[in-house]
Amino acid sequence: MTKKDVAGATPPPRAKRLPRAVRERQILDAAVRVFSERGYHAASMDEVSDVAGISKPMIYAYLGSKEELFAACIQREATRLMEAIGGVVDVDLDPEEQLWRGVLAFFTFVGENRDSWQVLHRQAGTQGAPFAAELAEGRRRAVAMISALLDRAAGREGVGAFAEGRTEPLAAALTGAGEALAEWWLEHPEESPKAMARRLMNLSWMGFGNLVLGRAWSPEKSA
Amino acid sequence: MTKKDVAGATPPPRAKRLPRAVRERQILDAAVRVFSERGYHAASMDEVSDVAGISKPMIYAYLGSKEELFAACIQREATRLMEAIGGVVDVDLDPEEQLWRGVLAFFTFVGENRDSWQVLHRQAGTQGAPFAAELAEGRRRAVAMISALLDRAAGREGVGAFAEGRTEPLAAALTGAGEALAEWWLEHPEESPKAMARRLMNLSWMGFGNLVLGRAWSPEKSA
Amino acid sequence: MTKKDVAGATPPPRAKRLPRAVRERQILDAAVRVFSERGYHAASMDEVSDVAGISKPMIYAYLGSKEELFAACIQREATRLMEAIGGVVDVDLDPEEQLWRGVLAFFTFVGENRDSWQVLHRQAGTQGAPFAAELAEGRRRAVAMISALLDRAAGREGVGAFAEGRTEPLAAALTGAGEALAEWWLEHPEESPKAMARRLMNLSWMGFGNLVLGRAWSPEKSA
Amino acid sequence: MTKKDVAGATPPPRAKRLPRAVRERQILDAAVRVFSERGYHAASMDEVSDVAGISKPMIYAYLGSKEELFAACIQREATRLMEAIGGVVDVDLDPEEQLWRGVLAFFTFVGENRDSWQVLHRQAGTQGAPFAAELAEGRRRAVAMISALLDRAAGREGVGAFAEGRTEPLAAALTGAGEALAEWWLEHPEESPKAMARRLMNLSWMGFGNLVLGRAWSPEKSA
DNA sequence: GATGAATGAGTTTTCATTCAT
DNA sequence: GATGAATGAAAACTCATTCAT
Repeated sequence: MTKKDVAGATPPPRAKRLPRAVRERQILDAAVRVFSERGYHAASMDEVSDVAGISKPMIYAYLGSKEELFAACIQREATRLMEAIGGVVDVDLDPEEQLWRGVLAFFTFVGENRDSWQVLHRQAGTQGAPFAAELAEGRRRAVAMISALLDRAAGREGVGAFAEGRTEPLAAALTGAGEALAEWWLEHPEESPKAMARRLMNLSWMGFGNLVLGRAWSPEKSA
Repeated sequence: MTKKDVAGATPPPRAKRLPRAVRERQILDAAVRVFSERGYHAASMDEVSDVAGISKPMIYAYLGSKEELFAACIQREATRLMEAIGGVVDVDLDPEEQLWRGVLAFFTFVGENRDSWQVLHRQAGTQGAPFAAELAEGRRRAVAMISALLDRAAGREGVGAFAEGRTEPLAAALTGAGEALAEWWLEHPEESPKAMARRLMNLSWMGFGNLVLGRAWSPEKSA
Repeated sequence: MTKKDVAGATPPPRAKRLPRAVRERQILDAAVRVFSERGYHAASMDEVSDVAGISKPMIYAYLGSKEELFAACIQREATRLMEAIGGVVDVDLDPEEQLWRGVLAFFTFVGENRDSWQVLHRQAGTQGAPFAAELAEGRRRAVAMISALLDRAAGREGVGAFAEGRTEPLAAALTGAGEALAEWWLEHPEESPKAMARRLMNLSWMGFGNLVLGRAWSPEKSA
Repeated sequence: MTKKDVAGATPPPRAKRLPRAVRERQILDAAVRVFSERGYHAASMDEVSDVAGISKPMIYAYLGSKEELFAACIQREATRLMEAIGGVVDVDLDPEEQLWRGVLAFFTFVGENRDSWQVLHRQAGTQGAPFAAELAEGRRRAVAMISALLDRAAGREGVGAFAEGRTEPLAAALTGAGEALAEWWLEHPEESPKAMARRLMNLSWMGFGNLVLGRAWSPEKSA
């Protein structure tokens, strides 16, 4: 396992006496970078401290232990992601349109925040019990959003509850498909967020049943 | 981070002087358990050795370094999974039926081999370069299988390539959805493999577009 | 192999929070002691840490790996030895006188720095490639010094190059003889540095050919 | 530290049921190779066993512990060297001629038995107390031989004891010079044993005092 | 006689965490 | 408030040595 530097943005030039909030943000930024690059266990507090340009004792004073620091990262990034998606969804819109917007917002966010996404997707889920709380909370919010959307959609069509009364596992499955596509995207960076979003709509809205008949999904139909 | 034992099956009662093949299997069994429980980094060779009831030097002698041991786990479990699915798929069948059988075999395997699944799903993908080879190979086989299936299905309908010519990201998305459902399943163990498989078919074959109109997927239609 | 402590000088009374430079010196002192006593391989970082009265993490932080630590020892001690000899040699002097001074300085240093000498002589040459650089550099400087001296001597006598044009292997042989005498000295500590130096002059300046005829070397003649 | 194989002579093709004496020789041959290549500590019994083509339990049964095995190597090789030198020295000859023959025999042996020499010179002296016995014994024999030679020479000249009554440290110095030259030879393999021997005679018989005056030693004068 | 199987004990090295300044 | 100095604890890996077959 190579150990090339987590380089990039030069460490903020150790300005002294910054207000606590600023320091905390610097630390979290660095931590997300490092956790994303190395993974939770392989990341060292030393490297976080280096990248942040802030000494370790400060990190411990402000954000607590490594575990707490990681939890804070998850929480912040999950919130950012949820806000990005929540911002484009409008309850008054057509469910299909809403889903499209949400999915597009998701891929846009992932495209612009690789590190955040890596931490949320690859690290948070992998590190066992300690972070279950933060992760579960984030996932719960996401699933609830989609779930509600599906329920409203079904209601609007007069169909009532579908999917054996549980939209929630389907919502989970949708996020899983989204994560897998995002993963695939990493190795095919030439694709646009829109193309990726369309792929997910094809699977999730049309289903293979339609696809194999030549019926694909496109934003134009919905818009 | 708590450190409760990876207990359970009593360690094989230290039978002495067993042939190498047997020991290797015992070691791999233990390693899958421990990696699954703790994750790659947090797992210690000491614990693997304890759980296996075999001293560390033997582990190193037979399976090599921690990295190699992990790779061996991935390879073995991936092969088992692929065989479980490959065993029920029959190329002469209807694609829809094939997908259903494959998906059902998947959830059946996951239900019966939680640890294998955890290692493959949660750990293998997360640990960076060293295991890319093993993982990529496994994933490639899986995706190829689904991809081929979709291609054949489209061909049979006379539609030719669909999904912008790439079935592969869709296959990836399908596995992602499967993984997420398997994950959800862990917290809802009362569900049957069949119910889980039906959920995945609903999403992937029908799509939300149908579901919100009250049209769901069921094995009967297909069988 | 017995494992009696490398005791002796009481470990510096764990003064807390010393500046880095001081700690580094303490560590090197201890390392020279231990490497000298045990040999490179048999020496353990634990023992170095014990003798230095400094925890292992500090050693690694300041001096790097065992290999780097050993290299640092060689370098420091080689430099000290070279300085001890270089300090008494004066290019304007008679070559014979210069050699005498250098040889005397050598035995004086060895007498006062047994450990340094052990590390340089017994360990550095034995441990293969990794330390070739440090050692070769030291040896090169030593041999160059003697070699130059012989060349000047020959030049002064109008003889031009002698010894088949290569003084360098002879210089090496001289150091070898010096090392062997130093070794012998360890078991005959009652001898003075001066007596040892005279022995080496007898061999190297007079040669056995003279010695067997009763012609010996003495500092008076030269001075 | 690289770990390329100690290759070369193919391991004797595991013939079964060989007489003990043969096995012991095979083991010692392998051990000398490995100790020479790796050094005492870095050498592993596993590698000795591999190179010898004999299982470890046999090695322990025949030659005892690693320490004892090493001691046996030293003893055997030291004896071989002493016999090589002793074989050409003839007490009735001129001392100068004797020395020349002995020195030539020494370099001839070293040239033909690099491994033996490495073990004796580089390893034996370096590994601390345990092997002092074997080594000291060997050295004692060598020094005694030279010492006696010098004494006889002095006696023949009617000079009586010289060198402050101790020829023994001078003999030690001579061997040291020889070792250093042998070492230098490793990096200049184009030189012949004879050339090396002449170098040592120049230093030890003539001394620098003569050399700088243009008087060198040559076998012809002596023969 | 000969060996594959087995391990206790130790080695180097790293890391999260905390004082003392 | 901020940090260089310091460490206890653990992890990966190796080795000399010995049984049981």
